[in-house]
Amino acid sequence: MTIKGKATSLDIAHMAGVSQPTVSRALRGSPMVNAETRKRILEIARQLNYKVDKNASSLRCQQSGTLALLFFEDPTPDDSLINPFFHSMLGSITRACALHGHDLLVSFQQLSSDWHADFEDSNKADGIILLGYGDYHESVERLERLVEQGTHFVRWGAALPGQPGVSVGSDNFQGGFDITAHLLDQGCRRIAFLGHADSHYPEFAERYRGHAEALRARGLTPEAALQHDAITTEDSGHNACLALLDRGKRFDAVCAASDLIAIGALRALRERGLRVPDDVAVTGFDDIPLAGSVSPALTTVQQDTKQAGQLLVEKLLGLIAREPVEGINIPVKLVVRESSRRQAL
Amino acid sequence: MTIKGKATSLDIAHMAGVSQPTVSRALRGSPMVNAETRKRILEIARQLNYKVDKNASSLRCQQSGTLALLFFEDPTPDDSLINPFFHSMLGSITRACALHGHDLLVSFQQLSSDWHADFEDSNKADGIILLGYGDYHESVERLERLVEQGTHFVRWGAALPGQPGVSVGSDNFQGGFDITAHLLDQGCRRIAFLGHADSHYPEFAERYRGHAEALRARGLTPEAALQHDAITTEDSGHNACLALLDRGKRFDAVCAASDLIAIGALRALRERGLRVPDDVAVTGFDDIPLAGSVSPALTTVQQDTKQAGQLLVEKLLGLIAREPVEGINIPVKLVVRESSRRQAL
DNA sequence: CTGAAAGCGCTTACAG
DNA sequence: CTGAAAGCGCTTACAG
Repeated sequence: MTIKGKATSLDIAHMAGVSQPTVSRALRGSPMVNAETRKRILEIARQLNYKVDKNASSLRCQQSGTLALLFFEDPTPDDSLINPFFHSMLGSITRACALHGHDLLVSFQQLSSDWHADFEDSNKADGIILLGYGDYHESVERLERLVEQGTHFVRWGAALPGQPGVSVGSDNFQGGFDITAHLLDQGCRRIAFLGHADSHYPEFAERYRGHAEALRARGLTPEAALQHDAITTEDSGHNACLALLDRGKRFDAVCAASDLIAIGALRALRERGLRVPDDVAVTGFDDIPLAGSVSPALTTVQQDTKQAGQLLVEKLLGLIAREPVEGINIPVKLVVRESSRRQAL
Repeated sequence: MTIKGKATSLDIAHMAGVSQPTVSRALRGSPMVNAETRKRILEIARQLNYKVDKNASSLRCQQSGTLALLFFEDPTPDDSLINPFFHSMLGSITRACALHGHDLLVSFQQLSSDWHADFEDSNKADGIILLGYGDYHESVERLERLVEQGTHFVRWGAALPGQPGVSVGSDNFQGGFDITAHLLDQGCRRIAFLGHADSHYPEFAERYRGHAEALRARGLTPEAALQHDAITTEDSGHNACLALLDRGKRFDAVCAASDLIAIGALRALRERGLRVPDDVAVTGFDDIPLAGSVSPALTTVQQDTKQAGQLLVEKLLGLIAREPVEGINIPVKLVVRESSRRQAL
């Protein structure tokens, strides 16, 4: 019994001596199909290695069972070095999708270019997950457009009031607070902060806010001169740290807004002959795999990527199901390693 | 002018005062449409933010413009630590897909479970890319089944004669040869090889073959006692190195079949108080980002992931277009770092 | 250059 | 419990 091309439900219907809709019902487990008939149909389907045509069923049902992940990456347009933090997010998002019986389309986007957010408009995906750093001010307008169009999407980022759409993020404020408190506990008093601290980078800004709050809680005053902008790349961290050193301001710790920035700072400090943690303690944020392997191993704030991926997918599915959905900030965890361990003064 | 739900080509046809097929033609840039008419249609489509329904067009055309990436991962079933090497592959595959106007479905699979290779059967994808290590003998049968079913697929791995399907891989033999020759140049004479060297792991086996060939080219004889099985994880490398040390065989270099194995070996050697590279030189294979950051930085063989991703996608598209397609082994590059640099004896 | 017609393979009311 | 009918939104011969 050979059939040219792939088998369709009609082929199965003929072979089973029933109508095509009955095949469809049996395959989707409808209760209103005779048990005998169902068994016969399933057996034939198995033999023919039949799979429901997703294009046809998606067209008919007007939903695809697919989510799209849009990965924004500006610093590294061409080569394949993505922020390692996002890799673990990707892993957990994929797994969460599988768990919920959805497929995942993955697409890398330049922040600058027009977003190919037409995955949903073209019915290729039921909703979109946005992932990636970049200047928030440059994307907020496009986010608002997505909301206007009624596109279903969630984004990874700081979940703050007044933002368009639903955001899932880490509790960046708490992370910034905890790691700064830790540095203070180690006896550090003049702590430099590497990373943007303004509304262009809300996640970093929250980390800075936590940082400043921890200082104030100990009666210290955050100094603008001890902060230097940086984005999440090793080079940016390297440059920022050098710039701060050249500024002549003394500091006994670097609180970096991300692990990559911290790793760049480690390199800068080494180049200038400063010992870590003895001369300058260093901390990061993210807990990428590298953090534990660099020397000295990096104290950092661990983001719960596993829960993050799960929540992103679940919130998005909620949105698609037209349930009320709120953003959320996920708790973080301080991970202390050598880069910040020193004798209390 | 509001339309309930999303606009369709019929809506546009009404508004433009033409028939629906004409809209379809104009949108796909068919030459047999009046320039004026086309302009009007495109303008309306833009205003309505119209996007062709992919389900409908895929159903009609019987192809989806989508490829599926199946990621196999046995060692790390649950947590999100994927072999970093595959991350860069993912990056380059995604980019290559975008370049060719295709979307990419990504799916993680347990090696043990039944493959969800039904992406193609369900017409969700036109073809499949298989990526991931594991026992070749356990997967070959399933690969043969894919070939039988006429599924379009390419896999990353050793491209050797007699294998089912089309493989794209690195020139593992040359890599194993080059890095061993380098160790010999550094004065090493008793080189341990960590990694499976049999047909269960064809890529490793090829690396070993190159390794052995380089020894013979210098008049040395490969010794079975200096080889120890290991899979691509740090733990496995760590254990294999300890086992070899416990075996009492002396060696002055470790030629690891992958960077992760080498990093595990570095840890084992450190634990036993052996200095790298002075007591034992160590080399890896892959050139994952970590390789340059561990201490001492790891000498390794760089695989060209960028070209790899491109070739995987292009070969797969060739297969889909029913062109004749051959497997290929991509040239590799030796990257020398501290872990193997020593005074010639 | 354009329209009327058919059909891709499903799912889901609607009858019975 | 089952079948006949309609329709999801496209694309592509087929006429004109």
